[in-house]
Amino acid sequence: MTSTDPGRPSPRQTRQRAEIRHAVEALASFATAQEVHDRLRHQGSGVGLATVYRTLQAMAGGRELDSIRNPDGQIAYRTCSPGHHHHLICRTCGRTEEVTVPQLEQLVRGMAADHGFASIDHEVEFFGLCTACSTP
Amino acid sequence: MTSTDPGRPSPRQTRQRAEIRHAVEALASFATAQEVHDRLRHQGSGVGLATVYRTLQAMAGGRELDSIRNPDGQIAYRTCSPGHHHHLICRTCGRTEEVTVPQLEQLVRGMAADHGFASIDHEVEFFGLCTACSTP
DNA sequence: CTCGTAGATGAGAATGATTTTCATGAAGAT
DNA sequence: ATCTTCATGAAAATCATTCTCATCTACGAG
Repeated sequence: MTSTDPGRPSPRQTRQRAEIRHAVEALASFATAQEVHDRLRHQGSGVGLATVYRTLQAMAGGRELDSIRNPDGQIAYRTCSPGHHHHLICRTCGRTEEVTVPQLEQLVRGMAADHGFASIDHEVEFFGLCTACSTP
Repeated sequence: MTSTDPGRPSPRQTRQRAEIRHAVEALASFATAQEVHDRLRHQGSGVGLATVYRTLQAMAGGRELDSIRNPDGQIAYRTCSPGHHHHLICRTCGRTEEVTVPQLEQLVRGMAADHGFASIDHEVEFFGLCTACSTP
């Protein structure tokens, strides 16, 4: 053990990690580990599925990615800007937009306090229809 | 085909359906199909797991129950009052409270409109710590 | 530059929740 | 009482995700 900082697991730089990072950054919307894996395979990469799962999970843990659960219960990832925000996701085309709703945060805190709840964790994602998909 | 109303699948009244309904109604908080099944088994019921899954799903579809996805990704059910509302769930003891936040609805509609989104579906659940669990 | 080692990878097995299959049982109408 | 149809249960099938473990490799020490 040469590291002096016990809090950092030291992420090692590998080819597959770079490939995965690239693939996710190229995505316009949230994608599951399976989808990222498929994309990489089609591009000729031989990255293993387990590695994709591990890497995405690690990146989400390190806050490099945001992870949400889609309506089917699967975990989907996406690069996103830092700071607290939520997402508007089109349930038809998958288009995603980041939204910041300061009032929402206040509202949630107040409501929680009224009911004696603390440390509220709200991973709020909104699924709906974007303009393009709602106007036939 | 004797039915004149094609929109109703006609739910048949059975012993196991009644048992399941009872079990869910007795719950203080959200419970997964597995948990409901365990509870029934301990009570001496011989209801099958598949039946519990099917029945809970059907009841949720018929709006007799609310279903959410817990942080582990499993589907949990609970009886609840009619009308639109959200839940405050203690991540330690599982205690659940229904909350109505009219301002939230307005906020969401407004935010969605600003971004050109419609038909926003927000199944917002808040996980936090209730009073009992946050004060040691 | 060469080693050594801890961490990373990949193939496939394992897990675990949920769904499906299919033969049998029982509601509810006639 | 009978018949048709939906419901049930046990077990198999799915499917996403995680784990195992043998092998590989990034990268710091020498």
